[in-house]
Order: sequence, then structure tokens, then C-alpha cells
Amino acid sequence: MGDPTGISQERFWLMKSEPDCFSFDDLAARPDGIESWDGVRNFKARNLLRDEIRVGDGVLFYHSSIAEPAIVGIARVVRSGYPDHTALDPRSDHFDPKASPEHPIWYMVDVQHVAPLTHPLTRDDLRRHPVLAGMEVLRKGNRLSVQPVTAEQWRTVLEVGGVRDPFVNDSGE
DNA sequence: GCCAACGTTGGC
DNA sequence: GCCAACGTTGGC
Repeated sequence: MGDPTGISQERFWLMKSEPDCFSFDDLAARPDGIESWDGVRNFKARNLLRDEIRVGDGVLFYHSSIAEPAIVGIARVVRSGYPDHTALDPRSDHFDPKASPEHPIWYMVDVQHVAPLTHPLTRDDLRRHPVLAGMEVLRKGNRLSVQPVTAEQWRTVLEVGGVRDPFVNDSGE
């Protein structure tokens, strides 16, 4: 890995969260900035969490279901797919009676806070940019809470949103 | 609050 | 396995 953010520069994702529920600042406030991405109950997203998302992948943190939805920061994956135990907990909002320790059904990953964008990118910002206009999150009716992002989109979000290029250790660290 | 887009469920 | 009904997501 070797770069200061620990992002491998190979695969990138966008993850949605309702900030009233769990915000990017909430992630920053967790011990070591790490939290498990639990509660995903959609099979397509589950397959990504279980099979595709790896340690070192970059994550765009997107705030949804608010007046001005936006990409607000970047994070990285620090643990790949493992069973989402909230599905086994009858007191959890995400309890699933069909899940069991032998057949967990649902999976989660752990993500770690890396850096906020100096300018969060709203949907209008994304739509106005020739590269970002192609992002899946803009597609009408798209409800996938975990979605792939291309390397070009990732780079562009960091450029336009104002995060120092995390792949270059230019900070004297 | 409306509504479009989807995913899920259940009858057949 | 089809498909209608229903529920949820999420932008607007």
C-alpha cells in the first residue's frame, strides 16, 4: 500500500448514508475513524459487500435524503466482507429472522475516515461536470446504497471537491 | 407530500 | 415461473 491514505488506487465505491442516521462527521468521531457499514438489506449491494469490496478500496461518502444531497468526504475500506451480525439481533432495526450464524445472508465491511471534501459536491455540481455527470448516483430511481465508481470519477471528485491528491505523499510526512 | 423506480412477496 | 400488489428509497 505505502501511500498516506492507505487507498490502493484500484477500486472505488460510493456509499450512501442518511446523515441524520450516520454522517461523515459521525465516522470521523468513531475510534480510529472506523465503523462497520452494517444494515445493508439489498441483494445487489450485499453481493458487492461480500464479494467485490476489498481492503484498500476508496469510498466516496454520500449524504442522501436531505435538502441538498452531496458527496462530502472520502474513506477507505479497512476490512472486507464479513457477516452482518445485526441481522441476528432481534432488537436491531435490521434484524432478519431468516439469517442465522450458518447462513448469515447479509454482509458488511469496515470503513475508515480519510478526509472531508473542502467543497462537498451536490447533485447539481455532479450534473454540471462532464465526467461526473455519468455517475450512477445521478441516475433517476437508483436506490443502490453501495455502487461502483470509476477511477476517472474518483480522481475528478477529489480534484473538483478539493482533497489533496492522496496518492502522492507530498505533505512531508 | 408526491411520485418514479425498483425490489420483494405471494397467489396462482 | 409469472405477475400484480405492495413496500421502500430518495430526489424534488
